[in-house]
Amino acid sequence: MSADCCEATCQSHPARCKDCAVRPFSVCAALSDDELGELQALSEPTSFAPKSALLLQDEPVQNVFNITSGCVRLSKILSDGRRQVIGFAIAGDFLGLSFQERSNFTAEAIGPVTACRFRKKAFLNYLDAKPDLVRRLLEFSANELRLAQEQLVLLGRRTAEERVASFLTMRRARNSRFGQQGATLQLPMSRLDIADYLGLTIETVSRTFTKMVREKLIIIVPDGIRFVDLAHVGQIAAE
Amino acid sequence: MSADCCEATCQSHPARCKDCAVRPFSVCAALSDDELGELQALSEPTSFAPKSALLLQDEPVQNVFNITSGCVRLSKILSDGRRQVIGFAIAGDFLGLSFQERSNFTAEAIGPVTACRFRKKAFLNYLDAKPDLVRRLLEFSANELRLAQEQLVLLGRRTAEERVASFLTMRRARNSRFGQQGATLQLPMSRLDIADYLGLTIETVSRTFTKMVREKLIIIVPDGIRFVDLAHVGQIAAE
DNA sequence: CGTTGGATTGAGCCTTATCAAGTCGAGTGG
DNA sequence: CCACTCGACTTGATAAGGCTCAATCCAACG
Repeated sequence: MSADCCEATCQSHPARCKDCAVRPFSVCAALSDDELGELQALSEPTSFAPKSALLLQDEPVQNVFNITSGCVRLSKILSDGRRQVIGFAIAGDFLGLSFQERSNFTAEAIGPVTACRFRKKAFLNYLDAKPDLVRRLLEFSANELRLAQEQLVLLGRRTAEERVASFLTMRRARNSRFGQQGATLQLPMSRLDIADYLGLTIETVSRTFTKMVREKLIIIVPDGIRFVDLAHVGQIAAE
Repeated sequence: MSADCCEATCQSHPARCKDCAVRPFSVCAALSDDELGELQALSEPTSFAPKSALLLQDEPVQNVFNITSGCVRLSKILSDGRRQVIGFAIAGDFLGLSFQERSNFTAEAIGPVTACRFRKKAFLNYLDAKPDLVRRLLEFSANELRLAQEQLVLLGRRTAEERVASFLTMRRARNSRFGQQGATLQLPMSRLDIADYLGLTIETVSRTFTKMVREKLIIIVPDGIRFVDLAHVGQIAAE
């Protein structure tokens, strides 16, 4: 009836989710093929245009999503307009799992995004019958918490240069899920998004990139960067 | 055989956990009385002296804990000594649930602390048989994630005064679990702990407290503060 | 009564923010 | 094909919020 949940992430093997490169990282990995079928019956493949919203801060959460392609920006806004980007969700990530009536953040597509949409209520009901899936979600949530705690250290205690270096190496590590391990790192988000993610201004991010170029650590390319001295960037990030 | 898990938090009603003020906030709330008995068989009531460690960053996690009294400081340290406090755990909070081999942070008792200790392995096994408990842990974890995301905004985008005001009101809200709603707020942690939690220095925290006293927002009392103009403090925190 | 550790206060500085101008590339229309 | 606009990014000059370093206060305690 509807398109695949995990399978949709895997353009090259649409027929078999368990062969899909994304499935092991998705919450669906806990499910048997039969269960996957059940879950797919609950899901609706959905596309989002660039800049469209999947979730809006303080608005009721109707749906939960499993991202299948593209990059989603998660952000929180203060009443006076200051913005903090709290994360970027990519294929395999799960959105909307807060058990809160209203969303704590806004989720917006950066470029084109595809996702499996579930009615929140139906999904929660399904969870009651699928302890393995709950367990998997718990592990996913615990991992998200761990990442958020890393980000607390970054925002609370690191310098601008460390933040940028850390951002670049983390993005690289995250992409390694999909075998993208080359020296080129795609950065679909804008400088402003990066600044708001790192608790800096756009000017400081720009200056720091420029500095890293001058020091021959990276090269700036269209929509991304190339690592020239990955080890050194990693060293700055690690500190 | 062992003392109670949730009941231990409730000095006044040691016999019945379901009458206990803490249980509804603890992961144990999902369990029947029978199950609670089973869980207690897995647990060991443990006391920690001030400044002793429950978990050490980068060390293997042998135990998980359900805090029953006292205040535990969770912190991460960079190689050069910079420290970020990522949270304070109090009665009802659950520690060590990261599914990682090694702990991502250090957990230290601030004053005397009591907790239910579980062997991690035994606890994880028990989880497999208790989906309701897993579900409860998922909700707990999702809530922790939400709090961490709030903290990201605080660290990334708020001023020193907003951070301190926010800290005070959040502490107050957290204590409200236990009916502590008066104008006096106990602060068991040191100024240095507060500074490392808020991404500031001890001097800035001290100066900000002093400023708030001058402006008649709070009064500093031994081991805590008293709110004089709670509404105004809340307003600064909300912004 | 001296010591000790936590907290406060002060002076000066530094990193990053702010404000402002300029560059670059893509898209648009005459 | 070129002038124009627009948005994203970069660069420069200056300002400020919070940090660093240092002195002092204060209460607890031997």
